Amino acid sequence: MSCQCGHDGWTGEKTVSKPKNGTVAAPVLRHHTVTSADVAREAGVARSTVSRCLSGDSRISEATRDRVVATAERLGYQINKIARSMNTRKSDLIGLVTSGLSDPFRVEFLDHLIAAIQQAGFRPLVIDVSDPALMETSMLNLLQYQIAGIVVTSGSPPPAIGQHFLRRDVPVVLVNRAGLLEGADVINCDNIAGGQLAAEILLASGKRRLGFLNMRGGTYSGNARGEAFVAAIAPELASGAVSFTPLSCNSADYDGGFQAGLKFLGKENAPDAIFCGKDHIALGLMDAARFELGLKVPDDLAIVGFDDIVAAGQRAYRLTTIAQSPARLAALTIGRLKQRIAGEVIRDERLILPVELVRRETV
Amino acid sequence: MSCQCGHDGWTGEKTVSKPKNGTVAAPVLRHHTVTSADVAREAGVARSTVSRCLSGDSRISEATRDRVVATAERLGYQINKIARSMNTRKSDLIGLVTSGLSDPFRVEFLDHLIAAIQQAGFRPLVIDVSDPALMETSMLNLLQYQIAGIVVTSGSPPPAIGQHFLRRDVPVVLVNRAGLLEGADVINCDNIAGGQLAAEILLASGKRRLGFLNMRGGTYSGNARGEAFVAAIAPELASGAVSFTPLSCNSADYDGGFQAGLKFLGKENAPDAIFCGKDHIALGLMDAARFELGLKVPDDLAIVGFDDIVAAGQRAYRLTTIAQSPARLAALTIGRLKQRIAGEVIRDERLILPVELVRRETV
DNA sequence: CGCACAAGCGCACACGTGTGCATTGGAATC
DNA sequence: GATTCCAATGCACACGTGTGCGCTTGTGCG
Repeated sequence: MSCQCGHDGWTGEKTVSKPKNGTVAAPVLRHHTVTSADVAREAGVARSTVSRCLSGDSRISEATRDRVVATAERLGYQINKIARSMNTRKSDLIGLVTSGLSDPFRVEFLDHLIAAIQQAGFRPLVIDVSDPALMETSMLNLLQYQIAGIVVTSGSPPPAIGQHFLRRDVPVVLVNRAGLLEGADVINCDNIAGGQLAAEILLASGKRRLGFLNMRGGTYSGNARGEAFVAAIAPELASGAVSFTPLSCNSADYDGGFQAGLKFLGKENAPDAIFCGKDHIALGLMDAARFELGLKVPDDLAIVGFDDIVAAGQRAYRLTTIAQSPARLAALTIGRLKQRIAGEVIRDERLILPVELVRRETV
Repeated sequence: MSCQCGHDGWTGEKTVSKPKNGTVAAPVLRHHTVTSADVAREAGVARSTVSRCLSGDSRISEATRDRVVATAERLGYQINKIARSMNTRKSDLIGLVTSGLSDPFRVEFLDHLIAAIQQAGFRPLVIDVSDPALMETSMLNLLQYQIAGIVVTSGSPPPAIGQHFLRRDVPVVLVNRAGLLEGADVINCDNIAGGQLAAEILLASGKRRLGFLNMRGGTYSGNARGEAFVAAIAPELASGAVSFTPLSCNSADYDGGFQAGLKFLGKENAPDAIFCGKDHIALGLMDAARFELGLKVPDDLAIVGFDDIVAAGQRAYRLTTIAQSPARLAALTIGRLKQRIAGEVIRDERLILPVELVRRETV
């Protein structure tokens, strides 16, 4: 429609193309993408030979291969991966299910993941599921692209959805999610150990009024961390050596932590040691405490975060936190996908990555 | 190879499928994706009718459409967009050229852009060009996916590359880049006005030793901001009322700014008012000044940033800065792409988005 | 010189969809 | 009741690539 001259003119030219002798016909430039047929004609071979040359088939002589490759280069040939996928019924796209880029740790993880995906010869196709109601639809829609695999970094996919991916041999990896999805690999950092480490360092600091701050309603990871924390302080709690208060904020970000600080701190018997479900919350809490309420950190209030995002190490915060490694998370994710895409049959696994206490200046 | 039972079994079943009478044959589940042919057979119509139903062709009766849609739903049919693209020679993918996710402003912009792309019915296909040498190859590789458009948010594409996209009617938008690409739309924030605003507020603050800090070698945006800054202070500079020092750091991020602070500040005659090419640098500079050198901000050192990233507004920084709107940038980008993809012929344009001074506490 | 064998190459089909055009069925008009 | 017309639907081709199978060409040996 937008191209009056394109295809018709060209096929016409093709079927009528008698003038094989004489000067080589000037390449028809008009709107037409160079296909393997063009390369074949130009190099004087069959189209199938072009395909085999470019895919490194061993049955092709080196001379022919060189000639074809050179011709392809000269014509600016770009293989049509859509057509290839049509044939092979698989693309080299990997679906990335996320929800926005406002969570700093997730961004760091995606940064590594995108690099790793590309490094492995695939391409990331991002879908945003900020609206949880659209999760199922969005994930299924990814199947429309014949994706090679899918990584879920946000949201809780409906468990039954896994079958659709299993049936099509599309591997699924859930990262830092609950492992409810049938047939999916699940990779988590060690939330349990993280909660314990946080408990240990806060108990050792001598604080007595402990708290755990996380988003209202919680998330899988956050809840796991909080439960481990509570379990770890259970003896001291039972003996009355310390008290514990669960705290919640309205959003899992800086502002959520900041508002929670204004709300819960500065009162009589307010907690003097708070473990936050994630660093971003901790930073907001810390700023509210220091700048709005005049509390000294860590003297009046000790804070432990989780994730070790870049900002946590900045001089303005120096947050003590539990570090998980986005690089290792990404490497493991893509490694797992590659195995399954290559056809290896491995059983679903629940992988746990170690975490590490990073001592800075907030405890 | 990984599917012994799949295709062969199914086509066999198809060619032999006599049993049209009697009970409806149980759907063959094995490894086989549901195609429009399956829906057609199940609904008792032709495949072309299925296609027309799902694409909203008006020539289809409502009764037929409802039946087909219901059947498709029941079978879990997902259209194969690869096959559709094969036919239409266009996909609904939009290439996003970026380099990592470590630049906070770019992340904010991408966040809005990805949402806008999805909202407009497209899908973002991300490529990372952290290695500038691979820029041309990577951009051309995007053509293999028959993308509908491309947005460049990082790097400097070789000018000649534009022709490849033009020839295939693939619109290109450059965001906050030099406008060197033939046939591309270019969208920039108003770097000139930004530089001027920074100059005005710093001059008005009474500081006398001005500086501009940016990454060594500079970037298109950074240089434009710096030049506008210098031009705006030219009169005072000429009259000797103020001095000016260009400063550079090794990386365009927090650490670059931090290291630059250690290097340039705290000395005799060090600048007492610095305009930074971007907020992220400014935050590092600010922390070095406050926490390492004991300078008071803004008393000993005034700082103006650029971008107004989220962190700049946090209580620990309260950075005075020049704000550009990632949301408007994204909206404009996708709007421009949509027009061109829809076939509208509009002339290349160089769009400038307004910036705004955000007064906080560092001047 | 004739034959066997192997390597290199081309033919033709398949992948799943959109769409121009022919065909069918029914309704309306004379 | 016959004819015309329109709406609804089916047929068949095209999109660009991968690949099994058969054909051609060249080489070595008897």
